Amino acid sequence: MGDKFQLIHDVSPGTTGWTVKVVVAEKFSPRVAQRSPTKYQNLILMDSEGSTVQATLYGQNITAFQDELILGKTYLISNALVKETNAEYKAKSGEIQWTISGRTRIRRVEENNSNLLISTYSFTDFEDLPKYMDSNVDISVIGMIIDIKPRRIIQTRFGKECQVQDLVLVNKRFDTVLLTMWEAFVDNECKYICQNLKKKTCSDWKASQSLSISTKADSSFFIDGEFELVEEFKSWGHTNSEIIDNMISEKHYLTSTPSKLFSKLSVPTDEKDFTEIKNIQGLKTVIPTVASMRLSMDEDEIFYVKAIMQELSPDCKFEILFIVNPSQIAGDKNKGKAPVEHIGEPIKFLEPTTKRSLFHSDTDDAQSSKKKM
DNA sequence: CCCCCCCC
Repeated sequence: MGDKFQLIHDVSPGTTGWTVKVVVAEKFSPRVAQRSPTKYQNLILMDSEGSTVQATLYGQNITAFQDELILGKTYLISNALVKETNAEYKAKSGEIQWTISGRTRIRRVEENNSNLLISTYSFTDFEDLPKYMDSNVDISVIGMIIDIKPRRIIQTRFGKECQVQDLVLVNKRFDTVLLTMWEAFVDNECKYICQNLKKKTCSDWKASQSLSISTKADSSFFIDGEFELVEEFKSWGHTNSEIIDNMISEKHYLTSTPSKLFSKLSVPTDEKDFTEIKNIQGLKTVIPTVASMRLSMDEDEIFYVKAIMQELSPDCKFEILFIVNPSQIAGDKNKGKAPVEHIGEPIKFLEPTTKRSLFHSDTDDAQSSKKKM
């Protein structure tokens, strides 16, 4: 972002002739005010130094500007109404707020500032999540979505019905955490994520190398061939459809790096370390634990496995977490269904260490009956 | 001109 423009801090109430180059860092859904019929929408704008300001759109301007202020895109803005924030809300909204109206001049700049956006996030490790249980601290996490559960309706303690949908996130260290989307997030973000997972994975399959799976007489299970290790997933920090879309189009969504280490994989049958599972071809195999990688097979299936590096051996053990069938995902017949078919053991989640469970497993019922909701 | 909560 250049510097011939002003920065957010340079603009105060009464400042004239200013232009600030900003990225739309956050875009909240439009809402109706609690005590009036006023419709409003808040945005967070960020300048080249990472400073932010809250900008608000009211009434008709919300729809008028909806295509002009896109999350993650860069704009030159001038002539917004600049005001001091109501003392009551300063803590939340900052000292200064901008109101964007028909008089505001907005020009789109073709610049990619997603790295700037991302650099301003501070991500909490999955393993540190228990520290924030039952607190109202806002935290950010980063992970790759590896599974989307079917949406479901739950009843709250007060009898209210809510739709929720769980996503499984995996981080770089292959820890998983369950992220539950509530209500509007199911209709908006989840739906969008589903669509883009489809898009993304479909193009991946074409690029993927082939693998073959075979069983030997001694019933060792072999996965043989080239594959890619999901090593680096750069950032998207925001559960917002537009930014996710941006990231995907910039190939930040999932970067795979071929790994020489694992040009050939084998899964020895050592009963005590494994659980027996059946894959969708009916082949029985056994599965271990630890780090995860994504294996692409052929046009028909993608195996998601967990791998364990073994000391003193070039071979890796694998757990097949689930198998994705692209043709099912690509077709419309599975609309609304989870895109991933689980086989064998479900993914194991980190055990909660304190207070209420952020994590889920099939066996945490004792835990959840105690938690206060 | 708004205050973004909460909830299996």
